[in-house]
Amino acid sequence: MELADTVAGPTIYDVAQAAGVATSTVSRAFSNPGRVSAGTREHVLAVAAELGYRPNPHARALLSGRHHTIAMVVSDITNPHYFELIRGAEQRAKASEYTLVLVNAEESPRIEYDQIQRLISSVDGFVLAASRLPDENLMQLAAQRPVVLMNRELPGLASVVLDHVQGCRQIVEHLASLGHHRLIYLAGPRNSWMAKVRWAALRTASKELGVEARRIGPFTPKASQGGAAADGALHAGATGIVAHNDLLAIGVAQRLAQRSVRVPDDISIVGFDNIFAADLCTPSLTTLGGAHVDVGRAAVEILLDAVGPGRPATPTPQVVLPTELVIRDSTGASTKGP
Amino acid sequence: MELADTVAGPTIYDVAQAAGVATSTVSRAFSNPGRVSAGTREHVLAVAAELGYRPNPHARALLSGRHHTIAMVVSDITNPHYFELIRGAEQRAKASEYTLVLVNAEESPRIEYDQIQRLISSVDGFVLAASRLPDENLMQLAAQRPVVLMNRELPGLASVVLDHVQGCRQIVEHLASLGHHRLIYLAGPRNSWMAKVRWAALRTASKELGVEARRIGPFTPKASQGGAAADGALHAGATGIVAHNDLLAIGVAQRLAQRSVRVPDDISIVGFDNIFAADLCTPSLTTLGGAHVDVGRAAVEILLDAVGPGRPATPTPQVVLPTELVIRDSTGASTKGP
DNA sequence: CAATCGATGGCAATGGGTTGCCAAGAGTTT
DNA sequence: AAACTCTTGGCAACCCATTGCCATCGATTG
Repeated sequence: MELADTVAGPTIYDVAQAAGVATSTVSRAFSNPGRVSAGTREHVLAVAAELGYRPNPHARALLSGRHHTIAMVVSDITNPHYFELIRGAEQRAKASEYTLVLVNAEESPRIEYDQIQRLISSVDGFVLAASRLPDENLMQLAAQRPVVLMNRELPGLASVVLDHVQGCRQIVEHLASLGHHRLIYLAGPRNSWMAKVRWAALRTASKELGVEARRIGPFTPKASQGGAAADGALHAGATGIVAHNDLLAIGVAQRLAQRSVRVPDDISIVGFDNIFAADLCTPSLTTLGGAHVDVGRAAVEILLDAVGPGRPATPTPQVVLPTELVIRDSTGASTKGP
Repeated sequence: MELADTVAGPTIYDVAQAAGVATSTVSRAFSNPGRVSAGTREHVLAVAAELGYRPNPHARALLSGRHHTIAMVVSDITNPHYFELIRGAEQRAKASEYTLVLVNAEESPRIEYDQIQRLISSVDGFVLAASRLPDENLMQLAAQRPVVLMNRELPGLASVVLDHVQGCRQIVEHLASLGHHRLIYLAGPRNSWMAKVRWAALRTASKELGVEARRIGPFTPKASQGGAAADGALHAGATGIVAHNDLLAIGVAQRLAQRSVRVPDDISIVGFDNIFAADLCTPSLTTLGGAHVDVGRAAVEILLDAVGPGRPATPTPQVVLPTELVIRDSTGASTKGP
């Protein structure tokens, strides 16, 4: 090591010396005001301010074990939908002066696991967005650090999800009311909890409403995969397509346009997430949205509750936020009879 | 403090005891392989692996002053354009096993400044995306920690930007070749370096090409501001609109559609950033893009070079990456004569 | 006036890992 | 066999802040 490029700030010792007191007094002036007289405290703070002293968070963390830092792991940062989650999480963390570390798992359970292991001793807890890890890994992680899941549920772990059971029912009702009797779900990744839940909910709702529902996939939920998904859906002869997310739905719509299939005249499409672009594409996309910012915010809030001093009110709350079906131009009356 | 929720992992002392060596030997087995025999080293590593030992990065940082962490500050995380920067930055940081801390400044210099101050003793350096801070603050910060700017230049500081001079020239050439002689620039935020550069470049290019260029604004670069911007542009009688970014451009297009102004027949629109939605909106948006992922990546790379051991090759490189004008349906031949 | 008490400040250990310096042992040279 | 070098491992200080425990001092009380 040649020269430290980083300017080391004044330490508690410098302040103590300048103020003519012991280091412990300086420390207490900051963190335990009751233990030091008002006059001394004021004097110490004045000297500290003059020297530009800032407590070293690492030294503090070393002893206390709390880093005032949480990690957020997202399974795919390229999906605009996660932006909202990130935004909400960042906002909430900042409000409590917590530092938010962002990690992209690139849809790989392996990367997700490695990154978590790498951070486990540096952060107070984790929020995992659409984790692709198997249940066992999550439980094991939760035994070491507080964990809050977003868009995934697991008994015993805290989570925040949108109400997809209700939401999927709305989708099916919407399509059924338009005369669609053959739905197809373009499934998301195999290890996506969300994909399982959506399919189960769509299936149940379909059965109850007397609609035929099938599933194909899995598809990587990106616009680029829309081609294959669209062709599969056409081949299956469905008139109502429910895509795993908006990106996939947009890709499907593009492919259908290429093949001169009219949306919504020939086929209706529904997506999930209500991303920014859903309102801008042509035709604009009917999609199941929800307050994703609130999901991010709520997840961090629960986590802060768990990592903070004192026991949390509920150890592992499972929050379910409402969805809203945003009806746009990609869905319309079916022209094919049953 | 009642009970530590966090399970403390094994320390170097545990490993030393289990392996029957001194703590210093364990430390060196990891960080200074040359100083310990191959056999001992192997043995220590085996024992460490068995115990699941992971070095505590904070304890390490305490002595070395390097935290293996960098902070990325973005001026507005809601802008999809920054996603690409974030993605590139995250990717590059992860590749070098650096932790990336994400902070959203919410377009507020005040928040930006406070957050930086809060993090300054926890991170090795900063990448600032479209910083809204005044030059003096940036210089002052750079004196304390390595800093790399994205989408902003400042003499003496490292930076990565897209070549907007060239890009703006392309825009003007494109519009001029379509017969537009009256351009208007819908300016971005007052303290945005980018807005200054774009206007200067547009103006210069316009002068050289014999096109009239005017500017109105500033506008907050969001779709919601498109209404006011569009009305202003119409009032100014321009046939070519250059919006500060795609979001604003999309908002403008929506407003023009409302007012039954045809795009591109009556008015052409050009945006900046080539965000995901630019290709999906109607009409699709002509925009000045570029490899934003590479901007993020390059910025982090330069920063890592600066925070890492040894002197960086160039102390403050100023990287300029090429832009590309993506021509879509929002620009067309002017129907109005000069 | 002595005994007690509360308020205040200091000493020193602690947390986990790194590193300069010294010592012991192995191997080499004459 | 003695003197020497080289390799390897251990001791202890250090990074910075926190905190349990003790000492001191003035003030209150019997």
